[in-house]
Amino acid sequence: MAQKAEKRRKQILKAAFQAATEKGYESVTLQDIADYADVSKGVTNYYFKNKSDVFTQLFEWITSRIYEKEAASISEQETALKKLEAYIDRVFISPEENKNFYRVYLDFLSQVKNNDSYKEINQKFYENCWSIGREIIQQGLEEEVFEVEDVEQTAISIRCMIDGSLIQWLMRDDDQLHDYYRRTCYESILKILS
Amino acid sequence: MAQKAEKRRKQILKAAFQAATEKGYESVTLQDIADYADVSKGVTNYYFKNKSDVFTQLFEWITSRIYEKEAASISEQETALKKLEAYIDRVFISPEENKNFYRVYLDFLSQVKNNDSYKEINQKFYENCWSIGREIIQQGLEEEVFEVEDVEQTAISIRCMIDGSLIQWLMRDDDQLHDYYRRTCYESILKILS
DNA sequence: CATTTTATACTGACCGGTCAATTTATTTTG
DNA sequence: CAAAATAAATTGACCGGTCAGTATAAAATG
Repeated sequence: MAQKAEKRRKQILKAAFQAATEKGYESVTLQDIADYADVSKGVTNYYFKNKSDVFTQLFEWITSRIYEKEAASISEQETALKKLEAYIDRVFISPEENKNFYRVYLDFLSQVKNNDSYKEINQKFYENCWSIGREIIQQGLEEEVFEVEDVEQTAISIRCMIDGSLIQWLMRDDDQLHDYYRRTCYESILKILS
Repeated sequence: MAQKAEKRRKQILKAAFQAATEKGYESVTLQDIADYADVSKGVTNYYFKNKSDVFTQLFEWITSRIYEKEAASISEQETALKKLEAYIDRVFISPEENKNFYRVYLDFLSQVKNNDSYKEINQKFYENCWSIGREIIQQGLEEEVFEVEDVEQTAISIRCMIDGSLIQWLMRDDDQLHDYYRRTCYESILKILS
């Protein structure tokens, strides 16, 4: 029963994500979400307090899922350099996935100023990203392959570079450039780490 | 006469900018713009085709103004290093200005996917930014203070770092961190250039 | 049959855009 | 130059439409 409710919740969140991907955060209506989830409008209001509640939970779900996948992909590697490579490969997963995720993520970012819950969720996401950066840097220092003065600052820089690269790629809207930006991002981070 | 019309147009654009700063792109109404401009609701539609037209022109105005100021600030300097410093100082001009501009800019970025005019305007802005980067890099190569393999790629990286840093700073919403992110961004770019 | 879940109908608020009416500025005319 | 005529600019009420949220009805469940 509770499982079925959880399934419905996920179904609605996925529908909201799909709707946001195609229509953009602000113009998604409750009807859109219901349509994508193949249910009626009443269902969304039954499982969620309101529209804002849907998107808050969606934002939380997306960011934690992203972090988990990133963390998983670096834990499979042994050396710092391999971990960094796996991290960037995971971040630049594919044009389609990056487009879907980053479009919605950008929508959320542009809403952070109006919504303290979003701000908090994003802060948590940042902290998770920085912790990945720190882990890679520290291991690289132990292996003596990186030369970094301030670990914290460098971890922050790495995420700036990643987000900046993905956003610029997204804005240029050219799938062919995906690989170019992945390499550019990777090489820049390598320089920052040396 | 045409001058007076131009003045009104600017007045409405400024009002739209102010409204977008405080309420966010999507939730700005024609009434908001009229209120901030201290005119009645009909005026906006008298000087602009529609709401979307207002924002297209606003986006164009903002991005070209930003580029001009950045270009002006580096042209005042002689050496590559001084130019880079002036560039970053200009980009991180002040917490207040950065907040106002980047909030609205982020709103626009999140709309690029739905609006080809926005995409084009932003593309032009990027090209301007890259040209600033190229100029600094090339001079640094001549002065032999930088060591760069691919000028184009490095110019792109520089802007990724700048935008990534400013967005991350903006999301953390802490004026005290403004100087920290300015330094972090500057130092990372220096590493990328060496 | 009682409770939970889903579907449908409805309401009130809001918004973009229109437009007739009014005010203000400019030009024409005697 | 002053009065009349014309044009430009401004106003705000209004309309068609949309949407979030609610209320209520219907169906499924156990």
